Amino acid sequence: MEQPDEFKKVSMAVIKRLPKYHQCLLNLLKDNVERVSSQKLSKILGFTASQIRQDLNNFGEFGQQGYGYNVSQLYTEISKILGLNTSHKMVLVGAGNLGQALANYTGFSTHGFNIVAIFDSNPKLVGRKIKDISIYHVEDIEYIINENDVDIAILAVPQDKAEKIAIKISKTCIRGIWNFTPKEITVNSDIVVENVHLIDSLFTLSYHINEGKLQERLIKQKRKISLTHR
Amino acid sequence: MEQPDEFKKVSMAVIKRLPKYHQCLLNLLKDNVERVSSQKLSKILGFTASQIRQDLNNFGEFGQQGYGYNVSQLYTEISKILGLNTSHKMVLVGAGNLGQALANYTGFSTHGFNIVAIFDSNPKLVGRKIKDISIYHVEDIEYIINENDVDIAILAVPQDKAEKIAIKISKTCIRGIWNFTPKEITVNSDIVVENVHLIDSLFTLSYHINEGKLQERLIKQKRKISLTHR
DNA sequence: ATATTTATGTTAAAACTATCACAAACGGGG
DNA sequence: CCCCGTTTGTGATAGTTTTAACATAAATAT
Repeated sequence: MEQPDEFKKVSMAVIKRLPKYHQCLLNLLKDNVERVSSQKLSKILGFTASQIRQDLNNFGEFGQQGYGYNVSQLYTEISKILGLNTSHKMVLVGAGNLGQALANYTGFSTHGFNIVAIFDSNPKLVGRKIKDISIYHVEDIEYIINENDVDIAILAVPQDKAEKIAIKISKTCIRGIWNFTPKEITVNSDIVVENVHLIDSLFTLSYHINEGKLQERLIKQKRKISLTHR
Repeated sequence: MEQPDEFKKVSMAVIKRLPKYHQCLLNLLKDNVERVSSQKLSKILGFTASQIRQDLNNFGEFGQQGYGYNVSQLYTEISKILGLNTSHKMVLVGAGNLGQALANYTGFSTHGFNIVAIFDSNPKLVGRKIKDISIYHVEDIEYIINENDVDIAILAVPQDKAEKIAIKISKTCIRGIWNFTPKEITVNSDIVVENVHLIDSLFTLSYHINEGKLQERLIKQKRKISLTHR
């Protein structure tokens, strides 16, 4: 069960913070800041300085006592950790509303994530282009992914088609699926799935809005005498 | 520091799982399943049965020994907890690509979240409609929000405009902001902010894809002798 | 009726995360 | 060259979340 120290798994909590460090360091870099302490990062990010030091130490000793961290160096390191030093080829599956919005969004390509092909089952869309990227029919997806050595598939299809396409994709060289469908995707292979469940996010917001009213209800609830069913 | 038991705060981890319970129970309801045990839910959701029982117990005693949970009743309870028993009025700020995609998406309205107005600063868009919802100029936003008793503002504007609009909005009757801009939003009042940071999500995916290669790098890194700066 | 099975709510333990605290190391000024 | 202030990396500590275990109670079978 015990793993050698060097392979100690980095916790999910840490991983989720990495993009924040990346973003923050990029901003500092743009402002020509040369060095930064965990203290300063703490102020900007709202995490404790201690946590920042521990987070970074999961990946190496990037800092220096009495000096702090070199912004440029740390930025480079975190970029490497996140796999941002190499560019990534993506395909977009589903050219509906959401799909089109994602295709039109340029923010990803500035970080080296480029959509190289779009797929849809609607014959009216096939053959068209969005931002110079051709839309192909889904039946060609396996071939095109393998041929172009694509990394990531963005899933923006209707819910009921998600499973079928995920299975198709899992037989290609794809490494990760960025899933925008509400469906929970399970692929047997070692493909990574990252979910963007908008409804969950909206419901969480709704919960917090509702929280005040809830408190009153809770008290009553807890005092309630359990009733027999039927 | 100690709070009375009844007001014990529900942890974020639990809250994030509530939408999953909601979704799952809706599916069971559709399949006319009358009762369900934590065991069965565990199979479907992939959480442990123990966790499910503990999660639900944060809000009340909804189950019955030897019987389990009544699907319909539990669904209703969780809906109430999430604030889904009443409908919510939303405004969409920003009718760009992402904004249009969100406006066209019908999934929210089936859960009682309705967009009642759209705002943009582009005069070419103002006056048009998306799915029968009018696009107004942003300068009218405060008036329209208050007049219509709007709950939630969806922020889908360019990054640099996010802060300004957030401040505007915070002076209205709005209760929550659903933030799709990469910017971290801070409003002083008791408005709830829920972030959808797509780039973070993509980077997390990239991290996991990159994880294998990283392991090798890590070992070297840890053995590296620290060098002096400059 | 009664026994057996099912399955909850809850307490206790384990696992995981975040924070604290400090020795060790470096930079910079005299 | 040495001292002093700074700031890291890390081991100890505190806090949170998850999992396990079980007493208790209802449902079902006999």
